Amino acid sequence: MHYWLMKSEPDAFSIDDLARVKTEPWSGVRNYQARNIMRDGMQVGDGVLFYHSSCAEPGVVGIAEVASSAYPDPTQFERKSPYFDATSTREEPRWMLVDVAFKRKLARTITLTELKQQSRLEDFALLRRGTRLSVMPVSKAHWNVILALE
DNA sequence: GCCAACGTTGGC
DNA sequence: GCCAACGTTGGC
Repeated sequence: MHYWLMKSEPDAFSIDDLARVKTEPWSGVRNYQARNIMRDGMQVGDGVLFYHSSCAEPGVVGIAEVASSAYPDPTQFERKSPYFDATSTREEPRWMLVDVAFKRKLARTITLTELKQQSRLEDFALLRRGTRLSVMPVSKAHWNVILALE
């Protein structure tokens, strides 16, 4: 069992959206490191911190879980999609995704500001300068520290 | 293989 | 909207 954090802009797809649809294919990731994490790291049942970014109150807003192993992101083949990638083929798909399933919404948002105040989260990737990955690993210790704030 | 230019992310 | 940081692209 491993733990992860996945960012989403709430204007595009929020924790409430995930609660409504229950399971969502995490399409649109076009960063090799993030792809590798989904493809090689994630396993069904892993825990996911759902994080709202680029919004009024950035922070962890809910818990989800990995609901599939990695498979090709269909949007890379859709000509009209903003995620279309003409250099990818069905024989050798470049971009992968996993399904993410809703578990629960937190009682309140654990804000980025709060996370920064935790000395025990000093080496958490989210808080390190220049880390812009939309998908990143979370250690069990960090997972526990973060959720204890709720 | 270098590196400048450009695009994207994401907090503020 | 600004800007720092980083990734990608493409000319050479």
